[in-house]
Amino acid sequence: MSTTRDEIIRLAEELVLAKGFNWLSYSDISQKLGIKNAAIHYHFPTKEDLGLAIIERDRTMIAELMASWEQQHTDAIDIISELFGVYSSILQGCQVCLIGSLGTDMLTLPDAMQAELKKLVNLILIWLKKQLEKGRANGTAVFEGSSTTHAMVLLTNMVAGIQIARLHNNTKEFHTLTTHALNSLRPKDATSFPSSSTSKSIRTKKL
Amino acid sequence: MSTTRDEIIRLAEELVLAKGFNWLSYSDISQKLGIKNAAIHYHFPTKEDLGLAIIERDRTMIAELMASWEQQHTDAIDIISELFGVYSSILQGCQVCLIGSLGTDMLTLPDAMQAELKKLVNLILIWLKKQLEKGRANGTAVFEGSSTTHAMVLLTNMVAGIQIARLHNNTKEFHTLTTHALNSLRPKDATSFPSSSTSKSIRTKKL
DNA sequence: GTCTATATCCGGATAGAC
DNA sequence: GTCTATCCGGATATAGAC
Repeated sequence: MSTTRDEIIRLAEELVLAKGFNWLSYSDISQKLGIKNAAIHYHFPTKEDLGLAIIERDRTMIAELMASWEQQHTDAIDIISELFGVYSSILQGCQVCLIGSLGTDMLTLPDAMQAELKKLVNLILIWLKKQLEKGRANGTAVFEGSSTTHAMVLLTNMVAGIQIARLHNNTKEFHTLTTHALNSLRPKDATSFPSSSTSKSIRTKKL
Repeated sequence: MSTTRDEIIRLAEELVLAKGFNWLSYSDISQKLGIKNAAIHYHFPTKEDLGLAIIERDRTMIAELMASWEQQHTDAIDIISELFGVYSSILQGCQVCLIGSLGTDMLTLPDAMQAELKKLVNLILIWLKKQLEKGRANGTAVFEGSSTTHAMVLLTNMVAGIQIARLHNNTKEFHTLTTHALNSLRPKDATSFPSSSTSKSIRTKKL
């Protein structure tokens, strides 16, 4: 019901991805929403409550997206490319991802937030691992080593890639990195490199 | 001369790597150093001055290390492994690297600090690129694509790998990741995988 | 559910004595 | 070069009226 609550979470997340959780202030939110500080405290008594809501919302949204991608694609590279697209759109908003943002501030976060963050990381890692294994099974992905390790490789490419590309104010740098990561996964057939779904168009959907 | 100044920078960096620049306070430093708040302001009038000193010190130290590594090794994998070792020791102190720490808070930093941070990133990227190209030339490293892109791959592995491994409180996870990255670079001779310098011992030197 | 008002605390920073 | 004392702003959070 109360769309105010949702608006608060949405805006708060935006600010966290841009400037970090410890920089986020109740005043930032209330001013942009045209409400007062105390109104936020009604919905989220403490900042920890707000932080938890942000992570949980993020996890719910990404889980839904992942499920839909699995229905739309069979090629592992196409599926993983969708996740890269989400990161790409975050970068275009001059933000970094929630994992990176909260990850560096981790030791300053309440225990409950740390636990939620771990859940988010594991959701993505396990999903990536699953896609890699499916791809290896159906011949749409080729990689050395364990799927667990390669999932970490892909995740670190995204998490830090977005941080460094934002620093350089260079979205192309991120695109080159992710394209390389996907090409490395691509089976080397006779129909060589510039294959079907190499450079996907940039997504506009926000994570 | 004044060792106080150096102590301040050292401790401040320690706190930044652990908890982020915006969390760092003059009180944190002064208490642990047994001095007063105003004493720090004498050496570093503003927090920006202190932040700049931290980044510059980091850049100087890493540049010195890089130069010495190049003298000690000819094998590209051995050289890059040294850098991984530095990151490994940071992780063991339950910290993340300066690039990741300041990278996520970038938009909250003064312009001068952003510029210094970019210099640090480029120092490492260019150095990695150089080692990769030397390795490709002398046959000690094999990789697909451009050296620029692969340097980014290695850097993102380090920067985000340390963040995620700290979150999981699992240094082995980082070690697995970096070992995989080095193995991917290794030329596939007849003398197959478990070759000479695969898993280097963990370094104790702090970055 | 949102407001006004206020409490409390802590941040960075400065002035001037020593 | 370090101290004491102080200023000012902004942060989270609470109480109670509407």
